[in-house]
This record gives sequence, C-alpha cells and structure tokens, in this order.
Amino acid sequence: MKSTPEFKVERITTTGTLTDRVFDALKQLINGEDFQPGSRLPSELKMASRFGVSRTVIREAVSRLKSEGLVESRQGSGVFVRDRNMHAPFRIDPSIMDSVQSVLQVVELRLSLEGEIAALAAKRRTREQMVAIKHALKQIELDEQAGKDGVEADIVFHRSIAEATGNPHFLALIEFLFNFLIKATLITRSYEATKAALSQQVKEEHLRIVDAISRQDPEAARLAARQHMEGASRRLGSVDLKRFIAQSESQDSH
Amino acid sequence: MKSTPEFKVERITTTGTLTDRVFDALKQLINGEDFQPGSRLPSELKMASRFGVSRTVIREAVSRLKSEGLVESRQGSGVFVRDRNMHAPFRIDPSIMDSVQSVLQVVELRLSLEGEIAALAAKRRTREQMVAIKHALKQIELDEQAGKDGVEADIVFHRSIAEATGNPHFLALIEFLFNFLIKATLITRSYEATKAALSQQVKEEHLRIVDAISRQDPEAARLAARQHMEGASRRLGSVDLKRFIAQSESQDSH
DNA sequence: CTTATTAAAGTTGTCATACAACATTACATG
DNA sequence: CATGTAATGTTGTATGACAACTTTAATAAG
Repeated sequence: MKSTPEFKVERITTTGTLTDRVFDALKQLINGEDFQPGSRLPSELKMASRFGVSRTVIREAVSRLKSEGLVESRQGSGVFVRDRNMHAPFRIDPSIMDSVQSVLQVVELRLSLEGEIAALAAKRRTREQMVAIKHALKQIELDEQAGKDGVEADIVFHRSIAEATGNPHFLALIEFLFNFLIKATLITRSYEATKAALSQQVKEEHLRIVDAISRQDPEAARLAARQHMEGASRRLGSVDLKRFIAQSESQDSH
Repeated sequence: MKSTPEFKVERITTTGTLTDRVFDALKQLINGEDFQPGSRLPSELKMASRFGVSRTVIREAVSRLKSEGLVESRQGSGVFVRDRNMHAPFRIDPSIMDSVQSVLQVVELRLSLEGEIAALAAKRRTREQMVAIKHALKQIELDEQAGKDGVEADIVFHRSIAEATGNPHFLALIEFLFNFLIKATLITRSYEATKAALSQQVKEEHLRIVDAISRQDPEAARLAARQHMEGASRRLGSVDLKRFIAQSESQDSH
C-alpha cells in the first residue's frame, strides 16, 4: 500500500458551491502526478483542515469523486485513487465549447460516427425501424413547413437511424454528442434555410441516406451519411460562429 | 415552474453505502416518466424521511446527481431536473460487460472508430508522431519477446495513432473504450499467440496500418485499420469468452 | 527474545442539530 | 389592487456524536 503523497493545496478560486470547488481541486490533484493509482488521499479531517472547510463539504466532494470512478473508499482505512476502470465516464468539458475549433472537433467525431451508423443501420434495420426512419424524415419537412427550426426533428431523424444499428452504444454516444451540437445544428440549419438551393441539397442528402438504408446497402449508406455530414460541416464552417458562441455562453451563465 | 410529482419510493435493495443506494434510486426515478426536465424533486428533508435516512445521505446522493448533470439545485428553492445538457457524461454500464454480446458491441464501436482514427492520422500526423507510432509498434514486438502479454503495448500503439488525429476527442474516447476492452484484448492476443500464422498475420496488419499512415494515405489507413479490427473481432469471436468473463467478474467483486 | 492478544488510535459512514443565505408564501397596509 | 413586511420553507455549511471498520501500539505469554 502506497503512502499518502504530499498534499499541496492551491487556493480555490473557482466559482460555485464549496463542494464544487473542492471537487474540482481534488480532481485536478488526482489527475496530476502526485497521486498514482493505489495511493491514499489524506483523511477527511486532514483535507477539511487543509481546505479550510467542514468535513461535510469534503465528504460531498469525495462522494462525487467516487461517482467519477476516480477513487474508492474503504471504511476505517481511507480513500484510494483507483486504477483505470470501467466506472470512469467519458466527458467533453463544456467550457471548451466556446471556441470554433472545439466545436468543429466535436463535429468531426460525430461525422466519423454517422457514416458507420448509417452502414450498420443499412445492414440491420427492421421493417418497423425503416418506417420510423421515413416518418422521422417526413417530420423534418412538416416542422419546417410549420416554421420551426427543425433541430429537434433533425435529431430525431438521426436518432432513428442510430436505433437501427441494434447497438445501444452508438445510440447513446450520438445522443451524448447531440448535447454539444444543438447550437451548431441550429446554426447550420438556419444557414441552410436562407438559400433554397442549399435547403434542397440537404433534403436530397437526407433522402440518399434513407434510400441506401432502405435498399440495405451499407456502403452507399456510409457514403451518403459521410457526404451529408461533410456538407453540414462545410456549411457550418462558412458561417461566422463567433456570434452564436457568445450567445451560447451568456445563456449558460444563468 | 412545474409542481413536484408524486414521489414513489421503492424499497432500496442494492448493495453499497446508503449514499450509493439512494443515488441509484433517485437516478432511476429521474430517468423514469414522472420527473420531466424542469420538475422539482421533493425537499431534502422529505426525501430523507421517505428513504428513512439522514439528510447527509440525501445531500451526498444529490451532489452526485449534480455531477451527472441530471439535476441542478437552487438555494432556497429546491433541486430541479435538468434538460439535456453538456454536463451529462457518456457511460457504459460496467455491469453489462458480463455478456459476450455486450463485449462485442463495445468492440464494434471501437472498430468503427479505429478506421476513422487511422484515416485522420494519415492526413495529419507529424514527423514526431510518426516516430512515436513506429516506436510503439516496435515496443509490441519487444514486449512479446520479453514474454509479456502485449496488451499495454498494443494500447500504447493505438493511442499513438489516436494522438496523431490532432483531435483530443478521438484519443479520449478510445482511451475510454480501452477500459472496457482490456480483458477482451488479452483474450485476443493470447489466442493469436497460440498460432504462429495468426501472430504473423497480426504483425502484418499492424504494419499495413503504419505503412499507410507513413505514406499519408487516409483511404489505405482506414481500410487497413478496419481490416485489422475486423480480424481481431473475428478472432475474439472464435474464442470461448465465457470462461474469461467469469474470471473478470470475480476480479471485480473485491 | 518472539509471538499472540488486547487496547488504543485512526478513519469512513451515518445521524442529529444549528445557523447562514436564499426563495416562496402569507399577511398587513395603503 | 399593489406594495411592503413577516413567516415559513429550502439549500449550503458547520459541528458534534456515535457506529463500524482498520491499523498501530502496548501488553502478556511462551
């Protein structure tokens, strides 16, 4: 059992509750070089003293670290840094989504996945799933005609395709990525709506995907989905994103 | 502001600390149908009473829910279920990794990504990154000669390719997936090591990937990486996984 | 001296109480 | 009815106590 490394507390400067702040500080500490897997954090009382907060705050912060899979506690013994494990989640730090580059990186990840998702959907889709996909595509059109932004309908469309992969992880991951791309999707769709030619192109791209899935042609589906996402990425890149990102930030600060 | 829905507490039966158990129960409740985004959880005191635990336990559990992005608290007002947001993590439930099908589904997700990663690495890799990739490939061989299982070296190899994408999300996501596939990788490599012909095939697959990246040929890199991962998946599928999964489970129960 | 047993100290998990800071509701006044 | 004040309710934090467990230290026995 490794000894408790030297505990260096830097002044907590972030905003939020004390628990939030201690959690952030401990997380950084653990992700640093001093606390290797297996090493033991100082006792709750010592940490409370070091941070200048009550034991309650420490316990709440440590409870969160446990949820992140970063530590495990053993009653009577202490709190220990965990090895790489299946409990740690995959996250994208929301605070980085204030740069155009970061948005495009997330878009790129999604782009990579959508091609694969469409190919698998073409292989595995059931009749019912095909009906749902076609219905979702139709709903995009109905929403547009009703004057809506179409973002939710677009998400439902892509979700219906991900469901047809029969692999829940594709669905969960794409849903996860939607969270980061709602604003970007809104931007893209707004831009596409300003030009009839673009709008038509997007419809055709969607149709090509659906057609390939219907025909159960994975290669065509992959290609169509990639081309659609690449087109969307290009269209996103041709819009001045900064204005929208500034809005996004003010919205998130409530 | 929506009213607080009816609060139905089912007897907590799972193991772990009370905080763990209340957290699980609340999470299920929130993911159910009664608590829509915007709705308010009962007050801490009421939940403590309902669950038959102290307010401390509730607070610790709610602190975790906040970390999961599932709720937000407003001092003086209450705890509210959040909309879809960028704070919620992507997780794969470790408990499902006890079935062969689930392992193969995670493998499939990784398979999809590795092709895209290799293609991007071929487009973007720097000289230094190319050196690191070749070095990592050499290290696999050295580890095998030293009698090691080669799992860590294999991970380092794939990691070096993901780094060459220049997109941190691919790297982070593939690292995340490694956590679930360590055992499967061990199984595959063990099986591959039992037959000289297989072992040679894997080396050639690796070489083909590295060659394509070196030549900066994205299509060849994508194809080579997909073929390698498909081969690995087939090889994994031809092993009796159940024995190993049983072992994995007993290891995780400490 | 070595080994085994017991006691003491330390640590996490939970409970209870109190107060600060904030929000909501109820009541009184013009 | 609108406005202001008081009362009540809720989250955030601190403190103290005790239970359940682990580790270390002290003591007794061979």
